[in-house]
Amino acid sequence: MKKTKAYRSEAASAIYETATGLFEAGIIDKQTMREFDESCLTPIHEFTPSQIRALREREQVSQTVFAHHLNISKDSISQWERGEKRPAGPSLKLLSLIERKGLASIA
Amino acid sequence: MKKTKAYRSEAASAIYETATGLFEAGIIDKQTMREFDESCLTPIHEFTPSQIRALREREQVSQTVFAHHLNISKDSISQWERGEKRPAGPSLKLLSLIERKGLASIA
DNA sequence: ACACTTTATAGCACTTAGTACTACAGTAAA
DNA sequence: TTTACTGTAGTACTAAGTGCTATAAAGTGT
Repeated sequence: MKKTKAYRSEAASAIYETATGLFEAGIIDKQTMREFDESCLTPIHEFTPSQIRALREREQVSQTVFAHHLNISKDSISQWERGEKRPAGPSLKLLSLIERKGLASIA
Repeated sequence: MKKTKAYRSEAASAIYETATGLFEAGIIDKQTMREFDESCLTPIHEFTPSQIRALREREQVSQTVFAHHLNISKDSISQWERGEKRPAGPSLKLLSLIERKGLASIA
């Protein structure tokens, strides 16, 4: 935890540096520090088939183009939207990013 | 392709809007337009085990924290770095994003 | 010295996501 | 009419990703 990382907002950055300081001063432990790190990540949740479709339609793209953005096959997108299969780990991360920041953010 | 999307640079945005105009005017076809869209995506390539480890170490995080960022298990990161398994579709997309824009960009 | 935590490797067995392919159908446009 | 884009639906396969346990090195604190 030596390097100061880049944060989106000034506030988040300031809070993080304060926490880092508290850690270095021994006031909070490594465990708490890691939990703090994790709390900074975009929250990830499951997506229903309709939510996935709504997300894609919000971005105005076809299943094929959406698939290209996720680096996945078009068949998979179709399967997600029909509830035949459900997106897993890394796919959920990408969907969450798109939901919060838009398709362009992972372009 | 009705909505104007957000682009990182002014230049890219301008070029894109010009292309959109050409498409709407019927000068370039939908196929060309989609290929243009795809050319805007971050290039994705395979990663060797050492490249993955180097990438993680560049970001100064443990396998566990790295795993949290990718929404994947720590075991998988270890397997990638030892060449026991290789990251697939969506995982490669995330690794490419980290490589080009840093860990914070997918936080 | 001691215990404790973090870090990472290594093996195992298992589940299922993701792929690739085909065929089919509705819509729109040339 | 024909061509292209879109999405559904079926099949079958591969291997990614999970979860578990055990092990060990290195650092931390007491």
